[in-house]
Amino acid sequence: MPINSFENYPMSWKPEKGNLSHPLYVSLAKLLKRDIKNGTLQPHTKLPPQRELADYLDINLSTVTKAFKLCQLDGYLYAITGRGTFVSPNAGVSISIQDTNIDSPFIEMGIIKPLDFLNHYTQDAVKTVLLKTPNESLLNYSAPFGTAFQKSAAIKWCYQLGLHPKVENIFFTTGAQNALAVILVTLFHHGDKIATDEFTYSNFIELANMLNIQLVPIPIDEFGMIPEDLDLQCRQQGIRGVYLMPTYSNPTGTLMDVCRKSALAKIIKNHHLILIEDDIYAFLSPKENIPLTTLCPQNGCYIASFSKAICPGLRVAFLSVPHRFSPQISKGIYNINVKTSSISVETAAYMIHNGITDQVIEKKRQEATARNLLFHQFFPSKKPIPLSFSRWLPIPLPLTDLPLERLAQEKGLNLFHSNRFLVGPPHGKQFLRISLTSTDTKEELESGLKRLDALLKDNERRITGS
Amino acid sequence: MPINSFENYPMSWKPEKGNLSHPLYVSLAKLLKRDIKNGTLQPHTKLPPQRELADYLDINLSTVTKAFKLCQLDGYLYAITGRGTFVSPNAGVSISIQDTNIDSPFIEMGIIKPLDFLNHYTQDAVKTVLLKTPNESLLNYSAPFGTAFQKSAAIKWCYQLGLHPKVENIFFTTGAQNALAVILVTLFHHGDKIATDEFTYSNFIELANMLNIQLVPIPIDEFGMIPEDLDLQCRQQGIRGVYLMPTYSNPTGTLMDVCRKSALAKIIKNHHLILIEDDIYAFLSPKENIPLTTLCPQNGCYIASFSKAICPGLRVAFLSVPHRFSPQISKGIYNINVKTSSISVETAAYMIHNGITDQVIEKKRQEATARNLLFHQFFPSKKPIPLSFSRWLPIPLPLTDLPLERLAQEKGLNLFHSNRFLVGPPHGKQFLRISLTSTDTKEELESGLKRLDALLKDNERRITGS
DNA sequence: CGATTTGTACGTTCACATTTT
DNA sequence: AAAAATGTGAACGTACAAATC
Repeated sequence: MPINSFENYPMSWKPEKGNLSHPLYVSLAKLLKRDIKNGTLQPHTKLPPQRELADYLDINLSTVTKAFKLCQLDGYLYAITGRGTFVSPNAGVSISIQDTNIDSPFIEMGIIKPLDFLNHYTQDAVKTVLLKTPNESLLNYSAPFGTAFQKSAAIKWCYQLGLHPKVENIFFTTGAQNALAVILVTLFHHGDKIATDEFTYSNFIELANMLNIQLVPIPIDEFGMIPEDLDLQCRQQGIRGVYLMPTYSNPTGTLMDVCRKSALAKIIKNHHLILIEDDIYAFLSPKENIPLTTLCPQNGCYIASFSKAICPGLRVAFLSVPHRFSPQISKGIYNINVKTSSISVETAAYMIHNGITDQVIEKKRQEATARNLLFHQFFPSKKPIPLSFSRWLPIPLPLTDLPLERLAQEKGLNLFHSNRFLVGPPHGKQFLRISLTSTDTKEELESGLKRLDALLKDNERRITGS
Repeated sequence: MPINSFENYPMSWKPEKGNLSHPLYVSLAKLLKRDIKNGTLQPHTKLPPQRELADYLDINLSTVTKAFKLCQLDGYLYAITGRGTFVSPNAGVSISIQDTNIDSPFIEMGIIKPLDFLNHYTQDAVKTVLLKTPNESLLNYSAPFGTAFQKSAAIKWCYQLGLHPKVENIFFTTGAQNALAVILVTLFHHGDKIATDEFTYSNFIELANMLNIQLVPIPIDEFGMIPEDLDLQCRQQGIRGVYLMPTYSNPTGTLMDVCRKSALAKIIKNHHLILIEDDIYAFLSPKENIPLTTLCPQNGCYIASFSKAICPGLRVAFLSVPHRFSPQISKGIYNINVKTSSISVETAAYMIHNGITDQVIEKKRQEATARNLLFHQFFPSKKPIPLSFSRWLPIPLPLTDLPLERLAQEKGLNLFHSNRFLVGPPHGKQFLRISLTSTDTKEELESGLKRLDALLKDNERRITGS
């Protein structure tokens, strides 16, 4: 029996003891998840201390710890020793960002589409490949890990991005997201911890939650993840890996410089972390790209993809891993995909070897430049104008997350609030992620930016005026 | 300190106490895995009882239990209460079966290739689809879960196999293996138990090991999994799912009758199991196919694939799940694949709607019939001649697993011993899995069967003669 | 700076079920 | 049919470390 009565204490969560069943820790976790899912417990709510809850429910502390752990691995909670346990932002909500509406009535500045008007280059290439390739060799189980021709193309692609992989360490996957899934399933286990930027790619958050891998948010500055904070968390928690997008990080659009990369590489090496370098925007790198992986080649898993650079529909990405991981990765790819469609891989290889990719990339860089200049006209900043496919726009506080997204939709705009990308504790500042490359034309983008500007100015007036 | 000295007791495994480090259970598990991987502990070796090992190492019983559990979830051990803990067959060995050699010097009767000489139908279809489809609609992020045209094709395909799914419950994956990965990742967790035939698809074993899902072997008879044994294991262990291939099960070639299906469906419903029905050979079903899923529609996840029926290189499978799983599955597919290549899905849809698939299937059935008749000439049996792509040939005991595979290779034959497919305790009988559909011609198959017959007769003479 | 609050996770105890003897 | 052997897993006790006060 509990010694004290807790009825007078304000506890943010008071589960009915009668609702518990055996096993206790599973049952408690279920109650907690239910109350988070149905909104009884809002994001960032502080839960009662584990000891208090244990006392209240008349069960052991460890039982509560176990229940909390279950919820944490599903992405419902985050906890900080000494401070407490809190409900995760986005807990129980689907935050993965996918293109479902075929005919959206909105100007699309939410989902990042990669300038799809250039996809006809790829369509032509597929046709060519099908006509020139002798017979059925594209359609059987052969060469599940790629032919010599295909692998040399992948290597050429990587070379252009500054990476020099060996043939035996390079793999094909059905896109970058698929590569992430392969890496997490193959090289990580249930309960492992991976460090990420405090704002990170929401599909990665969902994937990690699904696989019960715990994300540890690390503060960022204008160059991305702060090395000292990563080091600190590595010392404190048993972190096994780190997920980074050094080139135009999604969602913040941050571009890492070499100095930052070196500092991070050092810590990655020191703590023997597995680096997951998602470099899908490397082709937009303003100068020579220096992959973080080249600075810690024993640790880095490097992902390069066709989806943003050339065309998303082909579903081809390249994955280069440290040699010691190659056998596991190849097994992992086989277990998850068997193989990537040879039609797709062969087309990608053909386009690389024939310089078609260079043409497409050049056009995409030009278009990205123009669209960023357009953005600059509406939202000027002192920083150099980037080539990023999306921008990260600071917004005044009173407008908050989903209400703001809804307000924008009323004005015919689709865009995403920074809370969708948040991993840990609430952030002092708010942002909007604005995709610049999803509309078919610059004119449509301009119209969208105009509306956005009006919306924000309108709001500012309301704040300061009243 | 241990009370007794164990130096005189014969213990099958004596880890050095000095090699242990903290945490103990992790360290112990590592030692055990190492000794299994390096062959010190052979498959089916009985380990010392947990209590004995705990006593010997002077640690707590539960610490040993935890260490053993870790190894078990990685597929290194299997345990039977009251009897003991044993090293798994195939522990630490790669048993996944993949086509790596482009130019194999052997007559292929190991890997099951699905009569690739018919792939040109698909190649033509891809060309047609690319030429007739207006522009870039096949190459962007749109319709990640398929268009109406594609979904109606999938539904038509399922109808022909006896399943009547609703539009909102049907999904596309990049092949059946990918569908299995999606199901396991999405609907199961670390530590869950899934019942399988005692001989089962080796790629499924590896996938489960990779995801730390425990397989529970259930005895089989000539109609497949024995319902009473499934029921028993469900009562004893907390089994969450069951994996079945009712039509020409891989590797045993077993064909389930309706009676067996009903009996299994009843148990699946009783114990609220998630059924994973892998029906990739449904198109070979001798009569009307009655999917097990139709007998327990609230439990069954049904996988139909293009790979065996039409063409493996397209990488398209169809997955139909109970309505309550649809949201999770759609999220899971997005997290793992984003989408299946529209070129592939659209081609599959085109082939289905235009009746091309019917032609291909008819030809495959004819060829399968002919090849099974050929097999019958060499290895006659009293049972009706099946349409199976592979056969399960009992062999006398003295020849064992890998040595026999190697012996066959010396005679120019590639084939697989039943031990590759074994989940739990050793089986009284041995078999060879003989693929009938991997050679390009019947003549080559005949030559292979001739050599196989000679090899086995030769061996029999050696046994009885000496 | 020291005491307190709070989360973490390892190792332990124990009740239980099944199989074997 | 009873006793012993054996695996299972929930709940518990405890030491520890970080954050806060």
